[in-house]
Amino acid sequence: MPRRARPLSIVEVARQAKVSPATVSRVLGGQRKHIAAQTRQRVLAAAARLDYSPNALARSLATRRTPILAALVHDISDPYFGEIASGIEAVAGDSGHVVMVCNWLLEPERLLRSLRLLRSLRVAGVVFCGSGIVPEHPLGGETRRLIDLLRRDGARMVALAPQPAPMPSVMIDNRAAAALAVRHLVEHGHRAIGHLAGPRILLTAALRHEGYLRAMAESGIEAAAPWVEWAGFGMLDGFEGATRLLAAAPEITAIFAANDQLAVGALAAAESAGRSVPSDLSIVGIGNVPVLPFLRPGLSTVSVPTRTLGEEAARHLLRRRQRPELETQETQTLAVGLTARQSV
Amino acid sequence: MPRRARPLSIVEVARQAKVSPATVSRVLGGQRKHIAAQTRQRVLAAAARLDYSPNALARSLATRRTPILAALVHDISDPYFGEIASGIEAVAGDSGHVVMVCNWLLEPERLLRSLRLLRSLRVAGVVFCGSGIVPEHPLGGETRRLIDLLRRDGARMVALAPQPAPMPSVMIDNRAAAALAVRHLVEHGHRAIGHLAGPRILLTAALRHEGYLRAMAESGIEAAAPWVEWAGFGMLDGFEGATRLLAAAPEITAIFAANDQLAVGALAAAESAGRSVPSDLSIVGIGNVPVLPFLRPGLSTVSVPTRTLGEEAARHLLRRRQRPELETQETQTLAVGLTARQSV
DNA sequence: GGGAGTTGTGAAAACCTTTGCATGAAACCC
DNA sequence: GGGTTTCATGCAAAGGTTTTCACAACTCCC
Repeated sequence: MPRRARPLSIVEVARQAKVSPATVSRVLGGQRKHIAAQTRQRVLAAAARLDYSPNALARSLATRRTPILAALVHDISDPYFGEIASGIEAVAGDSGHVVMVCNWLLEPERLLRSLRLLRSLRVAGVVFCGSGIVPEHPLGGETRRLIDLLRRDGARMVALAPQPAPMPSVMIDNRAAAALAVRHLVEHGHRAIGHLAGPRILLTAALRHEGYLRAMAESGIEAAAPWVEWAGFGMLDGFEGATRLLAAAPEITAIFAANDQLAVGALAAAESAGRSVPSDLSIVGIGNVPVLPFLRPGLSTVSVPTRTLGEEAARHLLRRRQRPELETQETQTLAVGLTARQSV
Repeated sequence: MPRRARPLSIVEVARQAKVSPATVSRVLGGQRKHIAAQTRQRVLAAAARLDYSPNALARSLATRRTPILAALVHDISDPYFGEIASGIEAVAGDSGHVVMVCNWLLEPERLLRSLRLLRSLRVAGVVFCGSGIVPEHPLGGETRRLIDLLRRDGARMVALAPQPAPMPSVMIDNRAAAALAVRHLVEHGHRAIGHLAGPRILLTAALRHEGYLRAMAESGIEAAAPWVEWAGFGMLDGFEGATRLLAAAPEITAIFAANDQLAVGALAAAESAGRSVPSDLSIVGIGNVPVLPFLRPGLSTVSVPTRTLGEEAARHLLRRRQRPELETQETQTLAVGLTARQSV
């Protein structure tokens, strides 16, 4: 079994600087310890001369803290998660942390695999970016168990979407977001409003569906069964789902899509079905991913502060890292707003 | 300084299974060693009972190999990189590796910071997903130096786009891709073809610009200076750049955008400028990001096998991990093709 | 039935840092 | 000028694995 080349260690630097390894560690560790200015110089010079790079693994082993944060996402190629990851990365990077992205593609086995790996790596914290699976899923129990183990081992965690296990969160109110979208459509005179729902396996999808039902009821509209079409969360899912929906319930005059990808797909489907947006059909999504304003017509949506979500999550993790006594079950709810464009 | 909770170690498992830690390591390490079936059972049972999770840090320290791959990207919220990252993740995950995503946002300082961190983490390999900065940049030298150090320390690396330092690569031919786009426009009767170029700091942008110039020359067209507009790589850059381009050179009948984001922005800009696509203006980009077919009109583009690029990169890294004698400067070139939709 | 392999296990050394304790020197106080 | 802080540094013990070496117990072969 081949070994990697061997970078030099702290003792080499110590030898060159004519001090003990402990001293080198103190200088490089940056802690304001009592170090003679001249010694510090010698150490710094030796380290620079040798291009020494401290071994983060050994350091983590000794200190029991890693500079690693993890972001669990449904699909990193989805710009919604891209924005979130970007936000996390930005604040994590500024404080010397690195972020690991784990894609689980809505396959719970992959999620479990990632969780096990993260545990074994003793990551400092993990951000659950997308919502977890519904508790009824056969693997729901194992997921919960792993999350608990992770916590027991000292990993901080924060959720940006509903999870099957309790944990601190920075979140939007999914039901309210859905209701906001529906009310916007109602205000524009729509009654027959279809819902292109997300994957059944996800909690978010269920909540948004609930929000839709509730808002419809509150507006005194009885949502017919064929008005709801369950799909995935991708653009193609949106295209196909909307096509089915428009065929099954041609009477609908508006579609509330559970996320923006679905809405983008629906927009294309509407055109293909010969219904022009917004005159023949209105569409509204959730998320406000960057592409929406560049579409024609521009897609209206419930805007989610994705970037802020990511930044806050990272800040949350780092804050508690320094002061674990903050270990409360705090829940931060971020406001959403309706961004109206031409599609409604 | 607070410490994280203490997960149990291998010696606890050893005690419970009444064997030595070495034996536990042998059982869990999975290497086909001579282990009595009954001993293996005892160890496995104890590990399961205690929910033992081996410490990957300690393991990496001892073996001098980490299960970590890194992906350096311009911007993870750009779906082009999202796809690549997704491909890397898929094959890395299947072989027990985890991938770290580092966003450098075209700020070389961030790139350097990430490289230093990766070195210190002794990552097994790094994928340079986006192109590097042009060598003339003031930080170009330091970048090269860090890449060399990384290699000296045993990290494998592979580039998916041109880099200032030599390394194995899995790449498309950027000049050829650009030429393909231009020729496609020429074949459709265009002569006055504008170029919406990428960020000046990037090698890819320079190569694609070169490809544009060469293809124009080969088609016997003299590209006027105002036909080229330098921008960033985002959709908004595309919108603004195309707006400027159309104002400065209203005679152009087609735009070759250096990437799809620019093309998407250009599409919106064309509409805003009252030029309908494709009748008044043709547009073609590079990349084939997932959203293109859902736009109206669908955007034509030079399709890049992003997903495959990511997968191949990861495979490349893992292959060389097992057999370092393959340490050749191999260069793999992937074919691109033109995907015609309605925009040209 | 004695040597040669094979198999199963443990002790101990490495991997590279950090950090608590100890020590010695210098500075300070009355 | 002796006692008390403060400063600067070294020693050695973690931290949790893997792996080499050694050893003992079998099996096998003629």
